[in-house]
Amino acid sequence: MFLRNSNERLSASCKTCGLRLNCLSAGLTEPEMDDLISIISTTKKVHKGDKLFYKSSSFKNLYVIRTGSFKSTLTTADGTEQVTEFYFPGEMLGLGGIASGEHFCDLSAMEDSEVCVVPFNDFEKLCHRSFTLNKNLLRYLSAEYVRGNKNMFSLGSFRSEEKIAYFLLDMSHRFESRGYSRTEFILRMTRSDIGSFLGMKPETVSRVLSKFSDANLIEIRQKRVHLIDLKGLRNIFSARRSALSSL
Amino acid sequence: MFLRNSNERLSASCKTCGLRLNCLSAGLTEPEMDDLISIISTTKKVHKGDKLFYKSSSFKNLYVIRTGSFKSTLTTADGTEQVTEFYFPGEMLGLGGIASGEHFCDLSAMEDSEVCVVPFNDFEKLCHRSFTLNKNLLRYLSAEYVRGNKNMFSLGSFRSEEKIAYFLLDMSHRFESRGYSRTEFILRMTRSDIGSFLGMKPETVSRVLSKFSDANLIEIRQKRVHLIDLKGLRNIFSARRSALSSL
DNA sequence: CGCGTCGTTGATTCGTCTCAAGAATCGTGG
DNA sequence: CCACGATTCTTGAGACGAATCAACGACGCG
Repeated sequence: MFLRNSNERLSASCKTCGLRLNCLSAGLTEPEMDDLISIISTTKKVHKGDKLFYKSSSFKNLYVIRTGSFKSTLTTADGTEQVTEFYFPGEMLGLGGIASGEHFCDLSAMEDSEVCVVPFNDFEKLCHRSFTLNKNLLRYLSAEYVRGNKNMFSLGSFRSEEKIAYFLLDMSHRFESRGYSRTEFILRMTRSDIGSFLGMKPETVSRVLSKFSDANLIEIRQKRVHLIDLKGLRNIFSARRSALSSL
Repeated sequence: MFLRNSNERLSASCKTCGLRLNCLSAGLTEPEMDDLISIISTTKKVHKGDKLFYKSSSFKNLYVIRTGSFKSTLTTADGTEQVTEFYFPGEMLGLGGIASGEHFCDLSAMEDSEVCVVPFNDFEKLCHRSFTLNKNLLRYLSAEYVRGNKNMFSLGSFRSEEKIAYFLLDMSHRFESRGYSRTEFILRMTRSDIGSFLGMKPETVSRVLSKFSDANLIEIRQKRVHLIDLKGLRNIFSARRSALSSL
């Protein structure tokens, strides 16, 4: 429940970090890049299950994941949580806080993780000086907004088999775009988390995964997934789904 | 299916327009405000049922609704559409296009409507000059992102009565914040649209509304709604829901 | 005024949740 | 390193909620 603040210098590691911070740094001049690196001076380690920030806590920093993975959740009074998104290395956390100055969700680590801390005040000033950086931030936020809308489609229009197929293919896509295998990966989140994210119960998640396994679409041992038949998974979205081609 | 482009000058109307463009103009100096007005030189009328823009069409402008109302939809190959959001006067349209340079959804008018056209290139340059304007845009986009996440909660965690109660209270809130009655308003969208947005079938929407009417929570005649018992509607979210206090 | 879309209501089916028990795995401390 | 308890995962049987199919009524537009 407590965060360790390691003041390790990032040295020049940002330049070689290879993370999708690329999204933000794309097209920056050398001096702009140096400015950006100069404000990202600390990292934070977050242990599995601990939270990077809480709903209603004040928004001061954005974060970029260096290692590990996170989930964002909205929690009700009785402790029921709804997962609204999963996050992986290179992705930014905390963007929802810009709106009101406080975080609107909890952000928990699904494994021992480390993030780069980006003080938002400094970052915003930098954006004002760098047209490119500003553009990159806007684009990133807009892309997150679009991603949310596509999730809404899944939640509102898919039945459970479609949801799971969609989810697996989305994960596959995200791992691939990050340089990992698109057919073999580890689902860090629990069945409950997957279910919560997709709007179904963990038992149903389990049943659908078993069914896919029986149908030789996937192999699954606990959190370790092997997608055997990508085409078959895509077919789960019957022809009519094909418009959501982005997966 | 065709858009009329009226080159009416907006004159000084922006200043007195009273719309939630306030969100964007809040805190601007006089000269900044004048600059903003100067780039918003045209309006567009969109007839009921027509589209302001299409998925995959190129993103060139943002729009602000002057009058009327819109829905954004993602459409599948077979013509099934999922409504992802409803929009009312003062709200901005097209923000999802910033990410990729093309629109990711269709935007249809639910009644005869009129929007202000904001050329994004000009707007972006203006943002670069005005720290305040830039901040306002970022905040607005972030707020839209948060709104989307809350909708995901509704889609994923609520049962149909809760969804409808949530929806009615959200509409109430939005009308009120715009200076209209929070207890009596007209739902411009069809039952199908409501259902699509909430992830349920139109028949179910109708049934739930009838049930609420029988329970004296609301009065409803077609699209005309009268919320009689706001507290009762809130109670539909059983105690455990109370964390989503924002409604 | 008539036609088409939209809305309501009913009967039935189907999918997912619920409740429950057992198995597998993880984490922890001895 | 093993043993233990606590989670997590899987699987089953039954209940419940929402979808489906169908018919009719009410508006709204031309």
